[in-house]
Amino acid sequence: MVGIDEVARLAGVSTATVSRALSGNGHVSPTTRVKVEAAAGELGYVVSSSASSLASGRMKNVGVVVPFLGRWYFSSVVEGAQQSLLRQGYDLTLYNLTGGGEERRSVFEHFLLRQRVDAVIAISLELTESEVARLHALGKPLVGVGGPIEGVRTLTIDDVAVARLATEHLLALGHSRIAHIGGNNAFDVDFHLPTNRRVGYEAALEAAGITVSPENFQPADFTIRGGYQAAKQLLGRPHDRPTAIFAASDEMAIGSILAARDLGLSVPRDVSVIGIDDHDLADFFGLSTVAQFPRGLGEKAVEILMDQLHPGKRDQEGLNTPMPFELIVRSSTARPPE
Amino acid sequence: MVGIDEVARLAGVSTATVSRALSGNGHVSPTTRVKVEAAAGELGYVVSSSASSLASGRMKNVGVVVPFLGRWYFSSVVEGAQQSLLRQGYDLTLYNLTGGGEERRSVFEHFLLRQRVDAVIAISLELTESEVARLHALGKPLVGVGGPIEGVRTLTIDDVAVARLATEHLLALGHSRIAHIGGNNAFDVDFHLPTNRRVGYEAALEAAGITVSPENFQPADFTIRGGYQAAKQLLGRPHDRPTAIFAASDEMAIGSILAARDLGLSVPRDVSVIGIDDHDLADFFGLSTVAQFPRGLGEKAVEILMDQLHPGKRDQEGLNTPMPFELIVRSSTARPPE
DNA sequence: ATGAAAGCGCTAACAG
DNA sequence: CTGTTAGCGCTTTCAT
Repeated sequence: MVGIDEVARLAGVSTATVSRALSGNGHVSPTTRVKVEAAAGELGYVVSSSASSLASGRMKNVGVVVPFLGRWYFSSVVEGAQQSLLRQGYDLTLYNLTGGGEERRSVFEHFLLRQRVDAVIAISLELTESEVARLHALGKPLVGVGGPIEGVRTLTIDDVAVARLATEHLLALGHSRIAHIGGNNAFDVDFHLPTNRRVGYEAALEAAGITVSPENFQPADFTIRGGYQAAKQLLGRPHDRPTAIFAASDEMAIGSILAARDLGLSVPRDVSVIGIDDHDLADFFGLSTVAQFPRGLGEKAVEILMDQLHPGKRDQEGLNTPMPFELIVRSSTARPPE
Repeated sequence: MVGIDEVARLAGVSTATVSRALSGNGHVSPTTRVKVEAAAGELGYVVSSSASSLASGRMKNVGVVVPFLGRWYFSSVVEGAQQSLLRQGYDLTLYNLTGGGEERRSVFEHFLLRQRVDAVIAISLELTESEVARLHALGKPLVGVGGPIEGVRTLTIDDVAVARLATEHLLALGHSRIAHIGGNNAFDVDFHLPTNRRVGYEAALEAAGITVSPENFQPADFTIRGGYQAAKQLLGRPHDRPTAIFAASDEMAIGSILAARDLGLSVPRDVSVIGIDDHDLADFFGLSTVAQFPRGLGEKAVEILMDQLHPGKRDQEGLNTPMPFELIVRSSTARPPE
């Protein structure tokens, strides 16, 4: 391993100058900067991150905590964050909590505390007070993606508004028997996302003067299979079959489309379907949906952290930054049958 | 931040003893170990990873390089690796190369070299000689998942055998007009996986005395949409329509099932479909497939690295470890129509 | 703009 | 089994 002193010797300057030239901290004349860079390149020098971190207190690394990795939404947020971080020279240390409770504890009580990360991004996790307190005590910037957390900088989508937008699209097409496939309680722990979406759905119906009927609601687990089963219930009714389904995720919406087909119903002629996400598969299934841009969430989260880590730029858009969403109409929604 | 010396003072021992007690390296009497642990717990002490790394040369961190994250296979391998690493007290630093060439260069020439990781796992990446050389020069253990790499410890699935197994299943059911949806050239760069699967398919046919016909092959891009389009070609032919399709991935197989439906064909009555992966969705679609266990790959990769990092245990199963696969028969395959 | 030198917080010989 | 001590390789005042 070639060290900083060898570079200094080759360039004919002190190690301090090499450090300044390569890190960009402190002033170095253009001439020496070039000399140093040449020397470093020639020797294939790369700073030792541990030495650099120990001396400076900066890790050039951010921790990203996710509840799952296999789901499209999460991997997209991570991809977005990763790409932004790489460009800034930062590493991304991943903590996937799929395993369960014990894992979560060890991540928060041990891994995140050993001064390995400069900041952390928590995706769709409702952090406990003590988890937040630990991180704050270390002075580590923290941004939450996916829901408001007490006293934490967050990026959120207005789930109520998203659900209302989707429902209003159906309403505008002339539907009135609109069913909703929402999340079951297991998914309500973090940020009550299913609840919020249901609230938006109901608000839209009420604003249109339509009575919300409990039999037009089915809970599911956010998967294609779950959506399929829920839709079978909804569409299998002998009378008053809904003419439209609003599913709280694209995967459940796709399940609904498949269920409709299996019941001999045509989408969108007999039944319209709309989801939320703009999942990879949405386009293939011609699914109308409300897009939320997860890669953008990851990128924005990094941007906020960088502002906090290197202050001096503009800043503070308030504690909570609302993120954009957008109705995308494809071929799964149309006017209801006569 | 409480440091090791405060713990030492509280416990009434030297910092060296605290280090030994907490890290498990070196002998400490049970009594003092308990005292030290109590002191550390009371003060909420957690080692500074940079100081520890600088002094010891160990990072307790492994780098995982993936070409994509959104695909089921990759995120599953990463999940498996992550879980094993967490249990060993290791962090996982993720390098997602989705961005393209420039990103790959910076990861290999800069990120992986700054002494941040003890080892690296490369998933489905055909590393160049210089990439391997750089890592080896640092003395970093490296394991490749998904294909053999010159001089590198790897974990591979015998793609030829997997494809043969799938094809033989179809053959055993009595099919003879068996089409194959393989990968297009873009996917052949890393490990020639599409080629190998095609070779296995052709070998099985030939062994059964069936002539391989080029019109029974369609390339696609490993997605549901790609499989759908390819299957439409294959199944849309006026005569000699294949009675079975073997797709090189479950996603393409699912696309084939959807295509068959849209063409008014019933699966498996009119056409049988088999894939490779045992994707999350395979069960829902009743897809017969050859399972490869990606979480297991991730876990095994970590196991191998740990053996290399902490020698003394058993070891060396040869440079290349073949991984298991298994035929799973569901409802998408049956005897061909009369 | 550059150099000298004092650590950053911990680990690993080496003694005892 | 435990303490003493010398660094690990870099960054950062403080001078100049």
